[in-house]
Amino acid sequence: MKTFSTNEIYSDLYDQLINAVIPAGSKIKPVELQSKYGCSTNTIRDTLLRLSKIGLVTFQMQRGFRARETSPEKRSDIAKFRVLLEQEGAALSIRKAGLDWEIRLNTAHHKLSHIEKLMTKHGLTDEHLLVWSSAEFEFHDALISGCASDILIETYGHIYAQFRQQFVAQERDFGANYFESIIHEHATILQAALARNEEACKQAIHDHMKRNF
Amino acid sequence: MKTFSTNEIYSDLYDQLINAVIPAGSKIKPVELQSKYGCSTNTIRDTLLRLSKIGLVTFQMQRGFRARETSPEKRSDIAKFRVLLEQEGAALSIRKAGLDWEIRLNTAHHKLSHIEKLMTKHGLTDEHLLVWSSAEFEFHDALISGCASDILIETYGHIYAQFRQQFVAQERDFGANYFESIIHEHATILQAALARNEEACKQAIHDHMKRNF
DNA sequence: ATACATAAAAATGTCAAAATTTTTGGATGT
DNA sequence: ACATCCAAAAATTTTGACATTTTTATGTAT
Repeated sequence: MKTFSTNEIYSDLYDQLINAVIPAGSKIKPVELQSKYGCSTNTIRDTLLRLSKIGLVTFQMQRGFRARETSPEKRSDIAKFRVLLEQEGAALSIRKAGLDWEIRLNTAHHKLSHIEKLMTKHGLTDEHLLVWSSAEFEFHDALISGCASDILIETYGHIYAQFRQQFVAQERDFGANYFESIIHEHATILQAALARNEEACKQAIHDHMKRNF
Repeated sequence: MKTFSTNEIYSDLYDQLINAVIPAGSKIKPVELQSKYGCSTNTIRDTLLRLSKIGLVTFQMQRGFRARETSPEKRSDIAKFRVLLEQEGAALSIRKAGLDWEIRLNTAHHKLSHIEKLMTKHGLTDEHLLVWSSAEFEFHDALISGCASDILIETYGHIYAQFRQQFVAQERDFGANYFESIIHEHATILQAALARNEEACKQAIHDHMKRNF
C-alpha cells in the first residue's frame, strides 16, 4: 500500500475538499482516513487543524472536523468578499506595480487561455478541470500580486479556496456557453489591468463574479 | 500547581501574544510551555496550530512555531487592510442594518467611553489597558456587526488581533494626548454611523487608523 | 407514541515515548 | 579567518495506548 508523507496527506485532502470529493458540510473522521493514508489518527488531526486555517475545514472542540458547510447564502457572501479583496488588490497593483507584474500577469493569462481553448475544443474532462482550476487561481493571484500587501495576498488565497469549495459543491453542470463567457471575462480583466485602468478593472472583476452573488 | 484546561491554555497564549508578553518574532517551544501548563507537548502543539489560524502564530513544517514577526511595514500593511475591511463592514451596516445594530453599537461605545474616561482620570494601569483593549474590539466589532457577511466579520476578527499584536510590539509609550485623540475618533465614528453617513464614517475610520500607516 | 433516563458504542482528546529532523558546536582542512 | 564536515544535543513529528466526551441505541415510564 502506498504510504503518504504528511505533506501529501495535506494536499490530497486539500484537493478533495476543493473538488467536493469530500462533500461540503460532511463530517471528517480521523479514524476513517487513518487506513487510507497509513498513519495515526493524530497525524490526520494535525493536518485537519492546518486545513482549518484556510477555512476549508471547520473545527469545534469536542466535536471534531467538518468540511465547511455550503449554502447559496454562504457562496454569495464569499463571492462578494472575494470581489472586495480582488478589486483592492488589482487597484493597488495597477497603481504601484511595475513591468514584472505586467509580465507575470500576461504569462498567467497566457497559460489560462491556452487551457481554456483546449477545453472548448475537446470538452470537459475531470483532468482538464483540475489543470484549469489551478491556472485560474494563478491568474487571479497574479492580478493582485503587485499590490505589495502580504496580508491581502494571504487572505485572498484562503478566500479563493473557500469560494471554489462553495462553487464546486453547488454548480454541477457548466452550461455550454459558461466557459465562453469566462474566457471573455478573463480577457477583459487582463486588458483593463494592462491599460492601468483602475475603474474598468474593478468593474470587470465585479462582472466576472456577479453570477455568484 | 494550577492545572489548565485546553481552552484556558488557548486564551492564556492568546493574551500573551496580543500583549507582547510573548514577543513578536520569538520562537515558541512546546517543551518550554509544557511545565507551565502541566500538559503534554502535543496539547501545546495542538493549541498553537489553532492559534495559527488567527495569524498570531506562524507555523512551518519541521520548524515549529513563532509569534508572528513584527516590523513597521507589516504593521502598516495590516493597518491598511484593517481599514479596508472595517470601511466595507461599516458601510454595509449603515446601508442594511436596523435598530438593533444601532443599539449594539451605542452600547459598545458607551462601555468603551466609560473605560476611556476612567483611564484619563486615573492614568494607565496594565489592568485598565486589558479591559480597554477588549472594549475597543467590541466597539469596532459592533460597528461592522450589521454587515450581514459572516466571512467579513470572521476575517476582521483575525486582522484586528494581528493588528493589536503589531501595535503593542512597537508602541511602548502612549503619549499624553494619545487617548484624548482616540476618544474623539471613536466618537466621530459612532456619530457618522448613527447618522447613516457612509462617506463620513469611512473617512472617520481612515483617520482613526492613519497614524499606523 | 413521546419523552426521558441509561448503557453501549463510537469518536475525540490527551499523554508519554519513540522516530525523525533540525540545530548547535567543535574539529578539520583550506 | 573562513568554510566544510561530523557528531551530539535539542526540537519537532509521529505513534499507539489510554482517558474523556459525545453520539447512538435501548429500555422504561408517562
